[in-house]
Amino acid sequence: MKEAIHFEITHVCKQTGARTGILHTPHGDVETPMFMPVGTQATVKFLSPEEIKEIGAGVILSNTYHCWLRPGEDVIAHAGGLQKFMNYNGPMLTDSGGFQVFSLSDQRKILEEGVHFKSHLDGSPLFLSPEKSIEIQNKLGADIIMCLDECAPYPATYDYMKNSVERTLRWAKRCKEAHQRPADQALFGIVQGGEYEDLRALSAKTLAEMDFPGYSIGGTSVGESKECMYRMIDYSVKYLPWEKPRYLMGVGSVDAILEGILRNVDMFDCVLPTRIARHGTCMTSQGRVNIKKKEYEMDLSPLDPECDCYTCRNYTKSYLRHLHRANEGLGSRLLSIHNLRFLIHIAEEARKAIKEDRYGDFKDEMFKKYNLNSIDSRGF
RNA sequence: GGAGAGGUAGCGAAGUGGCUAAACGCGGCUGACUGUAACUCAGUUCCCAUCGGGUUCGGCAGUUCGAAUCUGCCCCUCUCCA
Repeated sequence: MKEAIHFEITHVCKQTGARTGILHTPHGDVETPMFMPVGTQATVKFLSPEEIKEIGAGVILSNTYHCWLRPGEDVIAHAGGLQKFMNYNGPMLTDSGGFQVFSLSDQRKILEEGVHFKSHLDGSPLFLSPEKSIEIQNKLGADIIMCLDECAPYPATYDYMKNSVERTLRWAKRCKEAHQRPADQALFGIVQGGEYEDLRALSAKTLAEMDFPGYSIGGTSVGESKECMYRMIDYSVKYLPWEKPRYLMGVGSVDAILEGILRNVDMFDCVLPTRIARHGTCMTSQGRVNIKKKEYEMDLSPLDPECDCYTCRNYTKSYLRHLHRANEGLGSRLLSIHNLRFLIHIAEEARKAIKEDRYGDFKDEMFKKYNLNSIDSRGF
């Protein structure tokens, strides 16, 4: 049967075993490892599709739960799918609503059949089952879609996690069976299991046997230490088929991305760069810069002298500070462009280093440059 | 010159006898943010200090057990009329 996507591994770093690849999708080819901007409700907040393209983004995300509530999947289907609806002519991925099981945990109840939510918009009762999530995602039409999972909290007891993982595996099976458009949309399984190695192994092995076109690693970045996150990745990747793409969900700090790439993760997404941009924090070659600070009032230099983004080519810190303080949308937009470009550029540099068989050196240089280490969790 | 209003922390502005080192907003400083209920949230912002202490509400002098709050005088600002 024709698969929606095809993953081609193009190089394996002789120094570290890290890999580069090309993900062929119905909306174009993208190189991996890559960082994917998040556009929850069919928009990467404040950015136009042209701007998203210009920063070098390959895939962008959207979200099942949010698009379901507003504008509604039928509205998007009527427009011809997410890409046409939002005028983004590139690959897209939709999350299943599994993260909302975590983030909206105080207004939902998990049952075997699915998840009952109380709408965060108007309080109305909602029911999201694996089948419903897939049905919505079929209508949204992204190139890659996700199984409905429970992104479990951290810490969680072994018994809680075992119960959760087993249910998520049953849901994965139901998602696969419900999927109507496998030739157009690749359905990824999501490895869960928290910090427990045997549960991660159970999850990864079971999903691998089900033969998905790609695999996500979920349940990370939920409050655990970096060291714990890296173990979760190790426990998961170990049991996944080498030739399929791996996607570490919700991870977007520089150190974690670099560690993930070392562990053969191919795809990353995170709201961090866009959220902190809106809050005035910038990821730069000089470390984090808080544009609110008075010391930038008269600073006519670019945000990051090493950056090639639209913002850094055209605007001063003084102006960016003004925009942010004045609560002008252009400030959020320019800082979001920069932060996304920063992470996408890191991924580009990582790919280059892998192809030149020096990823280990590259990672060490980056950790040194940003004063990071593999154990501690502050991160960047 | 006459009539009126007012002077509170970096700024604006509450408070009008004890619960007030003084609400609130802005500004300042810290910090957080990871498959987005987040252009958000938390802390801090007179001085010194670990408890705690020391100076404040235009100035000076009073009343009172106690004053930013009441009284007198003085200084300054604004509005209107000459």
